[in-house]
Amino acid sequence: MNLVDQVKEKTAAAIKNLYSLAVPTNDIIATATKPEFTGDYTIVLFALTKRLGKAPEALGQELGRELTESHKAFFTAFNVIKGFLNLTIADNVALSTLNEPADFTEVEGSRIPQKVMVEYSSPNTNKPLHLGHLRNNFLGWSISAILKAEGHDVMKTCIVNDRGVHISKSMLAWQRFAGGATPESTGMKGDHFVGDYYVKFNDAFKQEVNDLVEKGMPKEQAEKEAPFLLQAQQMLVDWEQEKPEVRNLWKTMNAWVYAGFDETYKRIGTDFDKTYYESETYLLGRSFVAEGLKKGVFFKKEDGSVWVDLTAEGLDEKLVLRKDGTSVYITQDLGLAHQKYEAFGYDQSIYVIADEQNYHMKVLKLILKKLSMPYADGIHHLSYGMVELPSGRMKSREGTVVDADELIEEMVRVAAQKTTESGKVKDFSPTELTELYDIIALGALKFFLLRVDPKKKMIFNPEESIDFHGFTGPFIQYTHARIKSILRKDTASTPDASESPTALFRLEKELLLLLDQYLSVVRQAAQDHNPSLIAIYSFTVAKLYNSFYTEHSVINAESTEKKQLRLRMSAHTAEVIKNSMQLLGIRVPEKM
RNA sequence: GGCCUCGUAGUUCAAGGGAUAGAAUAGAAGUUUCCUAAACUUUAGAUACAGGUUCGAGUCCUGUCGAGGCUACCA
Repeated sequence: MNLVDQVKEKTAAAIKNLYSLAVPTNDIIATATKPEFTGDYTIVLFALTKRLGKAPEALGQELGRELTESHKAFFTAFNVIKGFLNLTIADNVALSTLNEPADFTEVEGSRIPQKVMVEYSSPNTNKPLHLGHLRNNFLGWSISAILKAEGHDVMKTCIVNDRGVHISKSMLAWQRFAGGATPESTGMKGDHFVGDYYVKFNDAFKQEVNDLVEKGMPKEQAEKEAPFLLQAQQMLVDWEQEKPEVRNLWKTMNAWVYAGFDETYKRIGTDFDKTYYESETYLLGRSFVAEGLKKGVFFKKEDGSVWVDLTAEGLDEKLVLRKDGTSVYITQDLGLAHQKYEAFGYDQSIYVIADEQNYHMKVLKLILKKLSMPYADGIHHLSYGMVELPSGRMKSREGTVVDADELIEEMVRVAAQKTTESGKVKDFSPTELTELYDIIALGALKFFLLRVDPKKKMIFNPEESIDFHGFTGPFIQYTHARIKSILRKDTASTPDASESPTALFRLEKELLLLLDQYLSVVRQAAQDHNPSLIAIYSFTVAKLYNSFYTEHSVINAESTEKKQLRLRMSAHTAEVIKNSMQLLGIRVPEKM
């Protein structure tokens, strides 16, 4: 058990001894003491004063005395300032936390393991992945890693949007403009190749609309009746009727896209245990409509369309089946949720989807609840904010979308340039260099996108993201590499945690107490599905280490004991950095 | 119009109702005989506005102003 929890528990026990009142451990507010006050942990007393009918000052004194007397080996001192009781932890207690390296796979007291399904990425097969997908992928992958570290049984899934009129558009444009060209013949990456034809469709479509408008047709009508669009709609009908030539083209072009996606996923380190295809699931959910009608949750209008009334929940009426009997988005999702449950029997199903779909996800969960589905409560929407550029929101129509592959290439280029400038990699082989640049570039990108609270929208500044100073991935990677270098050079005196030094430095203890809180931070991150906590925390650890190192190396020379201490600190910090970066999907190099 | 987010240093982000609102970056001034200077130290700078709730509010409630999203028989 980590120190904060021990402090809380001891405080609860002390209150029981003194006042015969049982206070739940969770109701005790204990935080790290602010640096400007003496002590390590602080109990906030105001919350307790009402229950106990005592003044804060008196309560603090009594509680402090009781704690220091009954746990002499644990607490060495206390002081009360206003309504705050500051407690000092014994040095050797703090030191003992150093002897237990942070191992996230063995989190003591973690909750009961659950089966958790995480759905993320959700690409369309008519366009390559962009910056928004990157935030989605990193979040989905990272929370999966955190949940796994917590001991849960996690299944990573992806739903590919592989059908619909937008797919037909790129197919049609390929037929008209490609002249038989393929990714192989042009040497292009498949997803970019197909994406280009989607753009070509829109260009041609716009041209047609313009022509029609010039001939005197109103713009609105022209946008509905442009021949190219009508052809695309017809192609979707043909696809649904499974016409062989359409299906074959569809298969071929999707295969090109998948090859491209696979390359990108591999590059960014994202993977899935199971992939669902919308072409295989879009007919699901119709059985829900029948069941909903039977249960009286849905109702049918005169035209034959089926609806669910959510006005009592403060929402609108929502369509679940069109009058022509075909299903809509929400119906498909109902079916998919059910299919996932039948396949995996999840306790929780997490959907990593942008916050523009908050309403949709709310409706989905609500309908499943109304239908009394046992898995409805386990559905959780990890809603993340959109990634915007300094110039505003990315818009594909205006060509301001940041392409994922291009961005990664640019990051690699800058990483290479900065690393070369530093002149520290002269003994690296070309293969090692390529790998190093990849590690740095992706580390920078992942850290930049994960360090922000997921639910908030964020601004992606290309220049700032490739800055290797400050609150960035490369800073942490560099710290790790430096530590490793220090440890390599000092193999003679292997760090030995059992040899306690007689004196602890202020900064060392600070770092130790910080490390102690690590497991609870990870636990909280898992609970909140929030990797940003880990990013922030690992930066703090690296920063404190650097500061510690700079200060104490100066006074180090005369004492082998201090050297021993420093080495142990280094080894432990490196371990913590490595572990936390793993949870974010960021690799740390031994040298850089 | 209705519903939902969000407004914190010049900028990008923090702060489970708790102490004097933290970092990073940009600005100013410093630090290499011991450590990989991609580092470290010092310094200046912010809760949109107006009320309310209480021992205590950036955080909760109400209103105003501002930004974004949703409100498709598209997915």
